[in-house]
Parts: sequence; C-alpha cells; structure tokens
Amino acid sequence: MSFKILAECPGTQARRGILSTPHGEINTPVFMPVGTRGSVKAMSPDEMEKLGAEIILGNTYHLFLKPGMEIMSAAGGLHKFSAWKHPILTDSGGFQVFSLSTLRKIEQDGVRFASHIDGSRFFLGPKESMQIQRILGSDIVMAFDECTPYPATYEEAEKSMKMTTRWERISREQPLDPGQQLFGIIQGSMFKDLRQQSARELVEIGFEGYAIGGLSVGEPEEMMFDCLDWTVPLLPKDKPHYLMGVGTPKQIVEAVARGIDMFDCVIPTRLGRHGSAFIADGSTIPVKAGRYAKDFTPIDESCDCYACRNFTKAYIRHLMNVGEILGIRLITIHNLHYYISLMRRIREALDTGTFSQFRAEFGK
RNA sequence: GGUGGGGUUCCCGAGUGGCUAAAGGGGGCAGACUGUAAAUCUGCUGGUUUUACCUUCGGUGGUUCGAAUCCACCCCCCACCA
Repeated sequence: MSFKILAECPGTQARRGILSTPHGEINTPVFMPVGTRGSVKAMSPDEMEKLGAEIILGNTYHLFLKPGMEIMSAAGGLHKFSAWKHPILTDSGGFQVFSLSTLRKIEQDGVRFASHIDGSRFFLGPKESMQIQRILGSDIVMAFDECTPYPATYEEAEKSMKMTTRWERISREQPLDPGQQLFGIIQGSMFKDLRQQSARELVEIGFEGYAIGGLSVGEPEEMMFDCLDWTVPLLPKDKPHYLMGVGTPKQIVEAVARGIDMFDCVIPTRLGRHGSAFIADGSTIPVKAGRYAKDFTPIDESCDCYACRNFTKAYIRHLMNVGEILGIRLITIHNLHYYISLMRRIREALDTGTFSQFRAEFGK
C-alpha cells in the first residue's frame, strides 16, 4: 500500500494521510506547486524545499515540445534534468486539449495539436502521453483525458466523458516504470449521472489514485462542490483523491472536507507574478497597486515567510513597478508559503481532531 | 550676430483649416487570473450638472462661419556657421 491514512475527521470526509513514492513521502492533504516546463516559475528547487514543498507538477505537453523527448531521455528524466529530488506529478496533456482548444483537433485515438510555440503539428494520445511520462520519470503519472469545456450540453459531456474513459483504459494498459503510479481522471461536466458513471468505470479499471478533473473551468463554485459530493464517496477510501487545478484557499479547505487529499493550482505562482499576494483570511491584496506606495509594513504581519520577515509592501510594490525580478520572486515565495502552510495547518487540525473547527473558522 | 529646425494634453511624440479632447508609445490608475500559449491580458487616463457644454496644442493679437493647424509680432529651446 503506497497510501496510508493516519487520521480521519469525525465530522467530515477529510483524511490525513501519507503517500509513498520512489522519491519520498508526501503528507496529505497536500498542495502541489505547478512547474509546467520543469520549473516552478521564479523558484529554485532549493527554495521550494525551504518552503516545504513535497511534490511539484510538470507537464507532458510542454516538456514534449521543449526540450523534447530526446533531450529528456538523454538527461535521464525530469528529476535529474531539473535537480528536483522529491516527488513529481506530471499532467498528461489533457488540460491542453481544453486550454489550447483553438490549436487542436480531437480524433479517435488522441489529439492532433499545432504547437503553440511554432505551429508544428504533432499527435498526443493516451499511448504517447504514457510513453512521454515514462521517460520523464514522474512518480505520479496522469491518465490522458479531455478536460471538458464548460458549459457543455449533456450530449457533449457524455461524449467527452466516454472518450476520456476509453483513453484512460488505454493509458492503464501502457507500460510504466516500476514505482510509477497512474491516476485516473473523472470527467462528466456538471451532470451527476455522468460524473458517477465516470467514477465507477475508472474504479473498475483500477488506478493508484483518482483525480477529479474538468472543474474550475468557469462553473459556479457550488457546482464544483456538488461534483465532489457526487463522486468522492464512490472512490476507494484507501487511494488518494486529487482535485485537479483547484483552487482558492477556501475552495481547498472545503474540498478537503469532502475527502480530497491532493491539490494543484497555478494561482499562487501566477498571481505572484501578476502582483497579488494572499493575506491571512485567504483573500488577496494587489501589492503592485499605488495605494501601497508608502506602506512600509509587510504583506502580512502574521506571516513568517522570507518576504514578510524582511520586506515592506512599499519596497515590493516598487520592485513590481520597475519590473525587477525580485518583486515577482518575493510575492511568489509569499504565496507559495501561504498555500503550503495552509495545508500544514489543515493537516495539524486533522492530526488533533479539530478540522471541523478549523473549517468553520476559515470560512468566516 | 547669421542660417536652419523646433515649442502639442503627466512625459515622448503624430497631427498643417471643420471628420480633433487631439493617433501611437510611455507612465499612472483600476481590474482579471483556478491540471500555466500568462513576469500576461483587459479597461480607463483634461473638467463638469457626461448622447451636451467648458477648458487645452509657447504668448499676444489677427484672418475665417470655423484655427493646434493660416498671418503678424514676441518669448524660449536645439543644431550648424561666425
């Protein structure tokens, strides 16, 4: 068993666990910073370690395009190439089927893409995605899916979900290296029966973990929680549950309460580069805004990250204002610290049986 | 002292009689961002009682139904020549 549950919340579906991988253990619930192209933007592996990141993401689509598999193979995989010693989860390229919808055509066995970099044509399907992720050497491999666009009609959602299931079955059949775990991804848009059908079929195929995809694509927040309520109870309890691409701090706390163990999201890093920083209550402040020009206090008085211990909003705003890289780095450090320590607080609450209380407090 | 070029809205800079409150940048301000085509993108940027009126293109005075645009004089800046 690579996933061990250490504690369960009596009042909610939340669990505290440890996921074992060839590159180390991951304490769940966990937030996984996104490092699409082999780097968490603006951060060094050393800094990620210091922030307490236990696992980061990489992306099949992007790494396949650049540097390409010949180099990735010669480099000996993504861990060696990027000097990240800890676990890596790679997304399959399924999200790019969604986000690059104007640059691709879906076919029976996969997707024909025109590279967003130079327009060159290539094909990515479950077989290709598994082969690439095997070479990348990720600890957790994601099955190839289509992140269904929202809104979708029932017919569109059903067609997309069925195709995803077929692709995931093929993904499962592909060879991976010893230790590599494969996660399936539930789709079905916002339809209860499709979501549940997707979950049941994936459980039947059998994966080392189960992800819920196709959320946070523009639907109302309540719908996202509905989808979790419909599907998580159908998943094996002894396998990790991963909510893909989510989300805001409050969404994460709510999803943990619904039995989610793993999260990834570009929000902390992207907002950091764009000048917004998280504060204690989970909301953000626009540090680059003119109103902070003479604010000589840290982003968050109660935060003990490197940025808040040493720098003022006025200084960071100035850096952002003149385009100095350090501004971006400091807010990214702060935001990642916020997310990672949020997860630490959630785990502590689960360890001490106080999660329901934590959740109620956080929601205020 | 001479010759040539120029002074435009916060800045740079286009505009040489009505379609001009004035292109385009920059700067400023605000907003967006959820498995990263994103250190990106969008909007606003003279004033007000906002489908209209007022003020603004170095200054003053003129020509004209109408001037940032034409004329006269003045002030200032730049280059070259003496």
